[in-house]
Amino acid sequence: MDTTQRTEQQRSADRRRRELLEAADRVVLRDGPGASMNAIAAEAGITKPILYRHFGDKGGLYAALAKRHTDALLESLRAALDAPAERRERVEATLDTYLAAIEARPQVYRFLMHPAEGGSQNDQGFDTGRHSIPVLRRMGEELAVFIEERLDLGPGSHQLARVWGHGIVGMMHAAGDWWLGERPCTRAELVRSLADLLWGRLAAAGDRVGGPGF
Amino acid sequence: MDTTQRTEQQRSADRRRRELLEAADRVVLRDGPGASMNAIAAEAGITKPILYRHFGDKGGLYAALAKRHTDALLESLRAALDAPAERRERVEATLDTYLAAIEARPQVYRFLMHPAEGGSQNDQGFDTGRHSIPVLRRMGEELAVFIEERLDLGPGSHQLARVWGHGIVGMMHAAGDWWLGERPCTRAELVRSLADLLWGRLAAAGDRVGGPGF
DNA sequence: GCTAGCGTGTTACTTGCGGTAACTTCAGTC
DNA sequence: GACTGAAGTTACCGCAAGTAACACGCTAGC
Repeated sequence: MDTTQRTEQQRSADRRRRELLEAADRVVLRDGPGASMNAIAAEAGITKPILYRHFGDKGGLYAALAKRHTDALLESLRAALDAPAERRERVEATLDTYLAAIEARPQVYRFLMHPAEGGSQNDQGFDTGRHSIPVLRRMGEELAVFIEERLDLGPGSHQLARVWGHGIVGMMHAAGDWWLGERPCTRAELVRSLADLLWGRLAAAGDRVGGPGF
Repeated sequence: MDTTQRTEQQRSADRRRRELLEAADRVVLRDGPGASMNAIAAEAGITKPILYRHFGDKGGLYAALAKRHTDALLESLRAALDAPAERRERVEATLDTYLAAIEARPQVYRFLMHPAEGGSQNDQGFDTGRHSIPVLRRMGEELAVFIEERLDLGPGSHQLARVWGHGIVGMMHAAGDWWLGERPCTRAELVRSLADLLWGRLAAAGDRVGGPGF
């Protein structure tokens, strides 16, 4: 049989693919999300058509690259979410993990979240062409599953968990994006503020004196 | 003096600009966010350089177009937020207003939120090139101001209001985006679920029996 | 040993975009 | 009637994604 042969080839192709992805990673980290296929190919020491043979099109390369980082990020988030501690502590730890990740590697973050920004003169996007920011969808979906598994939400818990999963992820994302751009406070303060929001402080706050209320 | 003259010209230029924007609007509504400058020019019955004279570059056209829709949306949101009712009711009305808007005109929504999706064969983005999704930033900032004005949040209220503003907008956006794609429930259900989240039901929920808690 | 395949790589090209330079045309002014 | 300046045109540049067609190297069968 040619199984060993095919396995051999498969292994070789996989290795090559990993090398290419690492090269692409370096370029994206250096040039931002506007990195061109030519630049990536050059970094990998080859030329464009090979990239296309491996990844189909730019979206394929984007997806493969995004999956690596997303998997890693989700792994840390799961760990934070699963730690043995009070719920509030774990929520804060999860928020902090996410924010620490985007703080530590903003270039990666920008690539994942704002694929079509373009640092060069032209703004050719690095979009997958299909879903909108798959990272967020995946995170939302995972969080939804987690919530539904762990929390007793009464009837309609499935829908509720999904809404909350996507909503919380969106909250985290938007606040993080804004924070990363303006750095108006420390990470710990941001985490605390967001957790306060999730803990219902919005509903509990009093009206401002003299104002028409809210 | 030439004031009247200049005013005359200014008026004419403004009218033309509005016409061009309306043409651009039609094209974006028809072709999605991937609309090309050529297509827009053709729809307006002219050629590219004129667009460039009026809007500088594609980002300028994007910004002008986005501003129109954003202004309109913000106006409705302000109205919902300012209505005379209980806080919870107003929050729900605001969420519902936003969701109704994106539901009614998904093409506009996609243009504003996912400018780089590309309906044609090529995925040239329609990005402004600078900030990420300015609509969300504006909404977050406005909501922050509103919260700070109306709510008594104690010390650090300024930071807190800003974090909450961006966080809530992000929550609304992400949940809305997901909902618009999958339509897993009615709008009213979604509104209720999100309001529940903001009202601290996450913190109040009990652990699921038999699970490790959350 | 020689040739048939197949995977890896190349050069050179097409298409389509954003953006611009240089020319033309036409309204109103002295 | 010549002059100015805005509106509009054609024709082009640069650059990116993506592709076709060709060239090398390796293993397999005769």
